[in-house]
Amino acid sequence: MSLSKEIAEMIIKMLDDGDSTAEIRRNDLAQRIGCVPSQINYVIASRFTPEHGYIVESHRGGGGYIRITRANYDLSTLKMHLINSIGSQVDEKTCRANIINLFDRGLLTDEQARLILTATAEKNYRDLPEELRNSFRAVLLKQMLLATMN
Amino acid sequence: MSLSKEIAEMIIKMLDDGDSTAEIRRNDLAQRIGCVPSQINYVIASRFTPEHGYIVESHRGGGGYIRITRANYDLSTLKMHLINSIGSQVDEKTCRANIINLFDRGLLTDEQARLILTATAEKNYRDLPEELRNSFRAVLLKQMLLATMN
DNA sequence: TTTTGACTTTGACTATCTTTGACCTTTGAC
DNA sequence: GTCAAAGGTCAAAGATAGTCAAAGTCAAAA
Repeated sequence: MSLSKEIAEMIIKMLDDGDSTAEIRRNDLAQRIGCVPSQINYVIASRFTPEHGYIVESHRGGGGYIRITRANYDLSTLKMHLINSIGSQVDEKTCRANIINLFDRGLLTDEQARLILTATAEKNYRDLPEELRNSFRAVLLKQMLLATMN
Repeated sequence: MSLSKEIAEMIIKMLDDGDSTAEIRRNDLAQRIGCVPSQINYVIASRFTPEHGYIVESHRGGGGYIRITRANYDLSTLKMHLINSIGSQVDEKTCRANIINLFDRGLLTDEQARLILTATAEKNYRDLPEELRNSFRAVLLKQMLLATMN
């Protein structure tokens, strides 16, 4: 089995054991497994992305760590599904429709919906080059929806 | 756990116990914890800043002390003030500090803070030209904070 | 069989946070 | 005024994690 898969499985096991959260020390883990530390980054970047339903936080310096959390989406498969279906580009109209849809189904609170609408509103994007707007909107929409998953 | 975190937790505990105020003697605390005295300064400088909602006073000489107080301002005034003080450019660090500040003071819910943090996170801005990031972040931050005022 | 492209592995270099210690400044006691 | 007792500053060293690009692997396509 490839190194990366091994590492990924280790992390998943930790997530299953610990309460949907795994906190690792990058150098330790690398040493235990016998790989360079940056390999851990690679695994996280390729398999524990927000698109895959994970939230990753980290801290450098003494006492540093990498914390991986599984977004809890048993109750909101639909939401997760929607997040996954967001392409790399979203125009404002589609974006609005999705947000309102989620809100109507009770998957977003009033508060959340309002903030996401604000963050993706075309009028706030005036200073951005046109060709970047829809892709940037897609990034934000995804990330913000993920941020509502815990 | 790192030294710094330990110290920070100690201080927070003192704040919770004592009436939102902790008065410490730098050398004593350092000795109790087993670190150099200046470590205390470091912790205060990095975690108990005004941005985090704390006021720090100190006094040298015999009977010296460091007093840390959790600030308690008028709430929505503070929020409005903060919104107004956002310039046309905000770097990620300052932005984060402000959001966390507002959250710590109960002016943003957990949910709101998380969404705004997400929408202004540098890592989501990778596709934007550098020179636009801070100004765009300022636009979003302001608009989103305003969206929480109703 | 050869080529191509996606995925992996590595390691040099970078960024950030923490810890430490030498030296500085302020203040109260005498 | 002098001096000991605080606390303050700063820069170097230490401890982590992040980034990126080059090289390797392997299987599918041509």
